Amino acid sequence: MLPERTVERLSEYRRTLLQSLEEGKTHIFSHELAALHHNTAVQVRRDIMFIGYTSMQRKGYDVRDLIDVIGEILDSEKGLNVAVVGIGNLGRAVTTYFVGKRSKLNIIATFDVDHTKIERVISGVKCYSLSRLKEIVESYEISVAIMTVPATSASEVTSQIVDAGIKGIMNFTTVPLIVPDDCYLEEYDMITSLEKVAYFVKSGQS
Amino acid sequence: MLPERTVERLSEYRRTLLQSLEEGKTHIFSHELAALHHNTAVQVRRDIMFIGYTSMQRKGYDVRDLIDVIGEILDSEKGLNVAVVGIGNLGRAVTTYFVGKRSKLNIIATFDVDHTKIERVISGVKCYSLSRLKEIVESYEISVAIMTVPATSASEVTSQIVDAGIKGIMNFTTVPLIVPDDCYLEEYDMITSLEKVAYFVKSGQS
DNA sequence: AAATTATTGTTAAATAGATCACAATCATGC
DNA sequence: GCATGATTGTGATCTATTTAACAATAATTT
Ligand SMILES: NC(=O)c1ccc[n+]([C@@H]2O[C@H](COP(=O)([O-])OP(=O)(O)OC[C@H]3O[C@@H](n4cnc5c(N)ncnc54)[C@H](O)[C@@H]3O)[C@@H](O)[C@H]2O)c1
Ligand SMILES: NC(=O)c1ccc[n+]([C@@H]2O[C@H](COP(=O)([O-])OP(=O)(O)OC[C@H]3O[C@@H](n4cnc5c(N)ncnc54)[C@H](O)[C@@H]3O)[C@@H](O)[C@H]2O)c1
Repeated sequence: MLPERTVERLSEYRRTLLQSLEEGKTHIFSHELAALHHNTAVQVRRDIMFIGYTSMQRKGYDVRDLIDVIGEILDSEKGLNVAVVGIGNLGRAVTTYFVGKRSKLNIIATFDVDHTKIERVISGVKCYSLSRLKEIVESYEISVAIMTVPATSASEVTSQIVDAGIKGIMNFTTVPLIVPDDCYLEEYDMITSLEKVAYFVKSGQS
Repeated sequence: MLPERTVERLSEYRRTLLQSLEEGKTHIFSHELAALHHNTAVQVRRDIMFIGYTSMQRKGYDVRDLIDVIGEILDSEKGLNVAVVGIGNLGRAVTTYFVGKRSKLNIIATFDVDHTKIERVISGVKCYSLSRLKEIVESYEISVAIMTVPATSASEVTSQIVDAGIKGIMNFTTVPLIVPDDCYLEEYDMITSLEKVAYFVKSGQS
């Protein structure tokens, strides 16, 4: 079980490493990764220590190997199936964005209540009626949901999602959701993040 | 100077408090706020202690007062001026979303390089040519930028933003940005957050 | 091939953040 | 108006996370 912050940073490192690989870099030093991520070389080495990877001494980390090792930690073998619930403006933008990436996170269904959307393919993914949630979640073994329904229906839809067996939720709505302990919830609120930026700008701290 | 996590939570509390106010609630207990935010009553009290607010004992916190006190901490007097750089799909969605909220964060300009957008009003906000960045940032006293340009131009645009005098950046692109120490940077990456959810779902931890 | 240098991996120390424990407070019921 | 019980505010403690320090290592220079 890795520290939450380490998990976040590993994901960020991988993103950078993939880019480095494209640029033809085969090795990278801890201080290089650190500089690209606003943290320190020690922090990078510590994070990498957690996942038990050891580098070529004095040549830095092998980029390709490190990507693989991070993958073994973060990704599930078969990948992880994800559903988008509420395929409006934000839902579509997010879906398009994810479908464009080749990753182990597969958005394989979207759900809505709007009859003009149901049974259509939107942003490359099929949209189902919310009433079929449980059925589809079970048959496709979906374990994570992205919540992009209007605030007014967020709480109600959440209960249905939890009932359907979803084990992780990324919540884009402004409503704090209530979920049982065995469901991991990530509140993903732009306003909170922007207000944090505002606060630290105001206080003159980096 | 408040702990980073406390700043985040205060923003979240305020969101909830505003909703409670609408529902006609005048007072709220620490354990009620905690239940809505997946944390503990002690944590809530500690956070509120940081900002020096004291409640009506035994009646809970006065919702309206607490909103105001959080506002004094998080908001600047005159509010804070924000620019959106790159007004494509995501930029428009985000701008529409923020403009809808009444808050002290004012999106007062957007920037793009696409001539079909420049000098138009998009999502309720005027779009300027990127070449006028410095001029507009200075005259409107903009201090925070939301980065929603394509990954390919992110680094280059960032230097321009920093030169223009921006002191805080919220980065939606997949490229880790490099900024000087006196500029606060928030990497706001959906993939990182979703991978974190995936990891904790996989490890079976809430 | 010995000395120098840059870099890692890891133990130990420091800092930041969360929780415990409990005295102080005060609305409410008696 | 006194006892009761719920709730707060906070010092002390505990846990998580970051940073410092440095020996070990191996490429590079001499
Ligand atoms: N637009 C943004 O940039 C942005 C940013 C942050 C958060 N948000 C939040 O994300 C949510 C969605 O925003 P949006 O701009 O996409 O709104 P939207 O109205 O465009 O989309 C909402 C979608 O949800 C569907 N829907 C409604 N009730 C439903 C239900 N019970 N079950 C399933 N689907 C249902 C609607 O048919 C619609 O397709 C909102 O809560 C909003 O506050 C939006
Ligand atoms: N769509 C999403 O849900 C999503 C999610 C996460 C991150 N992102 C990231 O956000 C960024 C934007 O995504 P999008 O879907 O809105 O793309 P988009 O192509 O729709 O929008 C990009 C906009 O930036 C403008 N632009 C290009 N070069 C510019 C420059 N040098 N200066 C100013 N403006 C410039 C373009 O004219 C366009 O209007 C991308 O980096 C993407 O990876 C998108």
